[in-house]
Amino acid sequence: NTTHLWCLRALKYSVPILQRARGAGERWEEEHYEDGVKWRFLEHKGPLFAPEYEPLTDNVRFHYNGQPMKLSANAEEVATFFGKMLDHEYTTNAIFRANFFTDWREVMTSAERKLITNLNKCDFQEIHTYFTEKTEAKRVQSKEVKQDLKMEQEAIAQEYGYCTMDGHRERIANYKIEPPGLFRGRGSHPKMGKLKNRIQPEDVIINCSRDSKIPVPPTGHNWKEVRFDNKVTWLASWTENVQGAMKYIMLNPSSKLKGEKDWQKFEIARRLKGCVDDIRAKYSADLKSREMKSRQRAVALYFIDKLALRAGNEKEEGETADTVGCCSLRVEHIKLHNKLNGQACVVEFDFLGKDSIRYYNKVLVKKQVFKNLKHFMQNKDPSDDVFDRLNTHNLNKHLQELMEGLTAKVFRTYNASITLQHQLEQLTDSEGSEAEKLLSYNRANRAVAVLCNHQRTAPKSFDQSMKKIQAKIEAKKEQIDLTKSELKSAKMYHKVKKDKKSKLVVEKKKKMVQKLEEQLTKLEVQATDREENKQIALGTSKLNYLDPRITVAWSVGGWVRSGEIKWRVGGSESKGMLESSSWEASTSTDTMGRQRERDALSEMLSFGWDVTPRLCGLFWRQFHCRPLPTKKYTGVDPEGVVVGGGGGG
DNA sequence: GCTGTAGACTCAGAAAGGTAGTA
DNA sequence: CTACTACCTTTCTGAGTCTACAG
Repeated sequence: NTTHLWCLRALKYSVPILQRARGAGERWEEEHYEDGVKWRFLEHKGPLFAPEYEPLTDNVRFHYNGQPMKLSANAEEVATFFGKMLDHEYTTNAIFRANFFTDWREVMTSAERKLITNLNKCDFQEIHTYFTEKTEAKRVQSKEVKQDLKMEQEAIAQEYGYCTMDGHRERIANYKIEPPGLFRGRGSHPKMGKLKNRIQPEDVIINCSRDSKIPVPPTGHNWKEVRFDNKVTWLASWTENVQGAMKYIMLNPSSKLKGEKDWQKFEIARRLKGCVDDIRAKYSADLKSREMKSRQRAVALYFIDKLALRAGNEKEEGETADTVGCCSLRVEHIKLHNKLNGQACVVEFDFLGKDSIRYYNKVLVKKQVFKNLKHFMQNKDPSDDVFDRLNTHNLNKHLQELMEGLTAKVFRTYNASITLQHQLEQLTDSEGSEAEKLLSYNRANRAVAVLCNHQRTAPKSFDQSMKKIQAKIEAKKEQIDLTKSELKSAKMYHKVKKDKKSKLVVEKKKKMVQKLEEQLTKLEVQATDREENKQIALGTSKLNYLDPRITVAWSVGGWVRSGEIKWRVGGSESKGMLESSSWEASTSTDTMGRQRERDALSEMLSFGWDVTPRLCGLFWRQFHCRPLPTKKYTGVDPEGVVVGGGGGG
């Protein structure tokens, strides 16, 4: 049921502390900060550190070369990291094992190091069993105990999980410091298995306001530094030891800060929509530029625009998995086909992109693009860059000149969102059932996920669950046949009897058939949806690439159900009207469409909030197609505002 | 200008967690 | 009613993008 609003998770987490008295129609405009300033006031409790290591009891033994041995506390802790992962594929990977063993030996005592020289002789089985049993014990404990534990966690979250930023109580995304463990890189990462050290307060930089209550470090400890930098958004940071990367504690996406940025992102994408034709004309012309750099840039832009490739920064060789994006494509990643299956100028891509997800695609390209590629790849080794005169820096600099705020990734956002809109227009049948409309939405969403190459490994039980739903469909069909024949005999009986009672039976059977047939289509649609979604991940595009306004326009703008719609906020229902205003209809300057959207939001958000762009951003971001609220996510937030939750599927 | 690097922020899929439907 | 399990959401943290700044 896509036409109900229910999920205002954002409200649950971002609560204005300084409620302003505002009259009807008065806009809430918070002052704009000067360039680069992100906040005026920031107060928080500091991060929550990982619980200390609890040594194993003597009955859980590590064996070396068949002999049980008690490890020193440090060595034992690191051993448990490996032991816990025993049924994971990582522990069979040679690089993982080698890195782990090297780092493990470093924390051993010299005696241990002398003895333990071969990982193959190490037996972590008891450790593994111990933790498996522990998990199981946790799983089976009583409802009451689980509830208590949850309450405890909630209390901690209330203390550490929120901060105050400029008068708003904001939820923190990751208030917990990452616990020590073994580094799990994606793909074939040269550092996988290395030890991620335990972070101490002495490693952590705190960022807050000078006039706030400065977080107190755990007793006996000190912070690395306390700074008061309001040009950045993070609350705390540290440097991670495996890659030397910085880690940050930042706000939840529901926060004003993140929501506003998110909103801005879609506004930039919409601005691109306004000038994308010019930009396309420009790079198409540049395909024939006399300057090599411009030609390469033009081809790269063509790919970024047409295929939604990522920019492709250079990476330090040997430090990370070997993955590429557009600018870092190598000759070995591209095959040129003068003719393929009757088509001319086909480019075959095969490379590993972000997270080592494979990108494989055969694409029909412009003749000039093909010619250029041939030229770029001439006399080069497979490991040479295709675009040797190009990098993301000068590409983005060029884009910046074409449109303010334009970078390579904006094309991804733009093309994702415009694809959703076009697909929705094409696929939605206004006469279809809700299940069919939901399928249309998911198909449109899927087109975007395919464009952005968002993949997932098929769920373990996929085939099984597919069989199950097929069985259900068969059962339903049988049931329909049965009911139909019952209807037939009821009709015959009625012909003879011609009384009220027999007529009633006919009606009843008729209704039953109808109902069953509805259930059948719903199941069939569900099965189709699931099958098509086997290896495609919709979440990332839904969350990060699709302008929620398009979904709102689709779901309430008459495509799904025209006329009056009911908005559900918490327990109370209010009614609102909203006219269609897709990306096409609304522009960056405030149109009537936007105003109506705001009005509708205003209705929904009848908690004394003004509907600022930010709020729209917050709420829309959360607005996916999902059914009515169920009890499970309905809660009361700290300020006593009842918030409905979204659940189900 | 160009290059290299640190820093800060968005976006990514896997894994964990939790609930509702089902046996 | 309870245990199981399928399925969806949230959490986690790694992997990108992009900018600022130094030499």
